[in-house]
Amino acid sequence: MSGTATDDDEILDGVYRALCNHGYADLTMQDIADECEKSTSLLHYHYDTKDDLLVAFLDGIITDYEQRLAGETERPPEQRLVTFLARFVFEPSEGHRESFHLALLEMRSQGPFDERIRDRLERSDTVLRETAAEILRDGVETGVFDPVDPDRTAALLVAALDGARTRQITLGDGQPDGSYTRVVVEELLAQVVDPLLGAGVDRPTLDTVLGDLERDEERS
Amino acid sequence: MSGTATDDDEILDGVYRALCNHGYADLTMQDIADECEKSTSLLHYHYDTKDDLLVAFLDGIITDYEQRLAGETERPPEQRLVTFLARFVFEPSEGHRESFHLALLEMRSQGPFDERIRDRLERSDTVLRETAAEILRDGVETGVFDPVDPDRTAALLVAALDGARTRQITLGDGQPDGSYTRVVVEELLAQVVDPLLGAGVDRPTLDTVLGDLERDEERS
Amino acid sequence: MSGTATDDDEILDGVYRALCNHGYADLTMQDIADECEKSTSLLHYHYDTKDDLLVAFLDGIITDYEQRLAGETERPPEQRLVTFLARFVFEPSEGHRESFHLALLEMRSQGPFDERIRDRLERSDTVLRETAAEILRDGVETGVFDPVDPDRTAALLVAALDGARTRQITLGDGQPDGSYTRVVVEELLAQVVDPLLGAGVDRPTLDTVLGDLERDEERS
Amino acid sequence: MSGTATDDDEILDGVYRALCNHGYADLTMQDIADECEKSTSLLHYHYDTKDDLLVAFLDGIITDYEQRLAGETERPPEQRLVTFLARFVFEPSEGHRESFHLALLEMRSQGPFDERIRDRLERSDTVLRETAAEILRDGVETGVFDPVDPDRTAALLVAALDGARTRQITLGDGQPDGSYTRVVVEELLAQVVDPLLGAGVDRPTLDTVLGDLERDEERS
DNA sequence: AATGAATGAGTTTTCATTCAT
DNA sequence: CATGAATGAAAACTCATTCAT
Repeated sequence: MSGTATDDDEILDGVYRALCNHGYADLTMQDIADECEKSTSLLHYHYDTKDDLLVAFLDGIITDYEQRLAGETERPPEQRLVTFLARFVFEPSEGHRESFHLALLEMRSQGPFDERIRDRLERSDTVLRETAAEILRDGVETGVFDPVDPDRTAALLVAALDGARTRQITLGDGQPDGSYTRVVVEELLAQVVDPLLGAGVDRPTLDTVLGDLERDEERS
Repeated sequence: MSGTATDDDEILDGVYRALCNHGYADLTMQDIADECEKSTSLLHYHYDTKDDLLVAFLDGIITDYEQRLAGETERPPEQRLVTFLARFVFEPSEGHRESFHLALLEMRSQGPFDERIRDRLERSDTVLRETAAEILRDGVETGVFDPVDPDRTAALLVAALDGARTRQITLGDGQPDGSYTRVVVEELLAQVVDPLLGAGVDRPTLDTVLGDLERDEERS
Repeated sequence: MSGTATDDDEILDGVYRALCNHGYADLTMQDIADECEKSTSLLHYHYDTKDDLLVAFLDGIITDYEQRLAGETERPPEQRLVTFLARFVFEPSEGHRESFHLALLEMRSQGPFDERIRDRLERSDTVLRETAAEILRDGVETGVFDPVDPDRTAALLVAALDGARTRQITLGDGQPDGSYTRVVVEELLAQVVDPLLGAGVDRPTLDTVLGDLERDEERS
Repeated sequence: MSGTATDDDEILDGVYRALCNHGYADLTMQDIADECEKSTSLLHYHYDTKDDLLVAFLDGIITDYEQRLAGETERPPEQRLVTFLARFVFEPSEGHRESFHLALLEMRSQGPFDERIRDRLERSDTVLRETAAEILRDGVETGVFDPVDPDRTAALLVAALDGARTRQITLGDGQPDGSYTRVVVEELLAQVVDPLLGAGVDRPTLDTVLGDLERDEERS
């Protein structure tokens, strides 16, 4: 089912760009073929059906995402938590990243009608939510955070982050001071995270962490 | 372009049901026609294009929504705020309402590609966010709430509500203790709203308000 | 099948205008209804089918035409012949008359596929050709014209007139000196009619006759 | 947009036959597909829209026609003129050719409503008229023809030929002695061309030329 | 490995016509 | 008389998919 790694990658890149430019509902195999400058026949040679291709695309981006979340277990909880939140901040000007989230959102709305898509989305969600809960649990256990229900607080955080992203994507930037995602993350830090910090615990500022993330990205 | 109110309503009801059963991406005029037991020709007789019909549908539900939000300005802010939050709570079992929100979500993801849809969504969003900000501003002015930036807190609340709804819709009910929306609203009340309340101010419980809302709905 | 004379007339006028504005191939009942500001239902009330309506329209204009051709039998053949030719001259600027001939042409091209239309067109053609032949026969018998075969010469005249009209309608006015119809009629007079005139016979000039026709039209 | 010459040709042949059998006004993509035994999808694969296909068809036949008109410049003017006229003669029995001219006539009546069709028709007309004028000009210069205005006489000839063809097509064969086109061409030769011939110039007879044309056609 | 040709099933849309009022 | 509502049949066009090469 999969040919040269390069070929597949070019095709999945095509899916990405096509999704950004046309949206899920209007996405055709031809759109994808155009974006990667191949023929639709070739797409079918690599992936039996359109659905297969879309699922493979989802798998790809989700795996990417999981890999980025992992491997940070050594740092202190309060730092990991801020990083977790900071990852969701993006500027409306970053048309690139915005489109990507939009593509994901569209696939999400398709989940209920496509079992295989739904499976991937659920896995992705589980990872996300458990990562947050895990950080909180860690913090509570080590006394960095006041005792809270990690699952419920994780639910709140993830919901707010997700909602902020969705709104910023679908509604554009109507915010006066900064992007929607930034405002929400700042408020989450001030109104939810800070009251949680144990006595004498200091968390890194959002800007510090954002700077770190940016530097990491540039290196890869 | 619009005939009897009743006629149009039957058609828009058909759109509603068709959206719930098929989703936006796969919605055909035939699906809608089937749901309202009319011919596709008739749909085109009343609405020139599919897009026209969908836009009319959006207009309808948004107007409905706005009317429901209005007319509550007399009650005290803390009560209005809880009601505002409570409106977003629903159980996964309510397949009906869930499907509807899903359909809306799909239309939202279509926004960036359809100007007319985008316009409606933006108007709807503005109303929602300003309603929340308005309640908060009221409360701050009357001393019911501690001084906060109403716009930023409204952004947080709306994002969390929206995200909770989206996740509950797209991911099904994986929650151990109650629906995702309920968990998030409860946490918002506990972690965001309660710290906001001025000394001596009591807010109604979520269950009380949910009961009230249910009673209201049954009456109409 | 026919209501008030006035109603029918308004409808047939609508057919005329619709035909001019949309062409036969794209003509819809709605186009006609729009032009006469009535409903399509009313059209069907007066004429059972679209075809019926079109046939009635053809009948109307053909009858008009025949009436104009008749009643000139008393004048001398050479005068009648020039008048016959002159009737075909029109300026490209007369958008009105041009459209009308176009409408007729379109119905003509539909003849082979519609028996009832074909019948009308054939009757109209017979009248036209026999009128020309009759004039020529008259002239030959009275010695005004040299002996020619009236039928064959009539065929030539009618073909040239018809062709000129068609070309002027469908191709617009690319002619350097005057309209296409005028050029052809002038050449017919010079190259076909004049060599036919018996010794000492004078025919009226084209301009004289055109002036007469114009005056006649204004009176009605 | 164009594949193998053969493929496209089969489709354009289908257009030809479909036009003959159904006429322009009632022509559907399905009709064309049936005639060339392909699917409508394939037609759309090769030509984006019905209009594109029709325009390509027009382009094809006009180019054919132009090529046939060219390459005869070496022969003497009186012979070329008779050939020019003879090309318009056809028998009503040739249902085939008749239908084709009918189809063309229908497209002509569509010209005023379709810019791209109009463009092609105008080009075709220009070629035709200038070919006739060119022959006449040649003959006048070399003394084969008496001095006449080549443009005006060309207009007369073309109009008569066109009209004859149109009438024969749309009205069927009501002629007693031979086809309408033959009668008109014969009369044009006798009444217009012969008086034009310089002293001592002989022109070929119509039958001779018709025989030649027929032989040419069989060879290809 | 890659493509152009080909298609069937389906989609939106059009339109003459009918019918209840 | 006159109309708006309603529809069935058919139109152009789309698109995922297949297949020969």
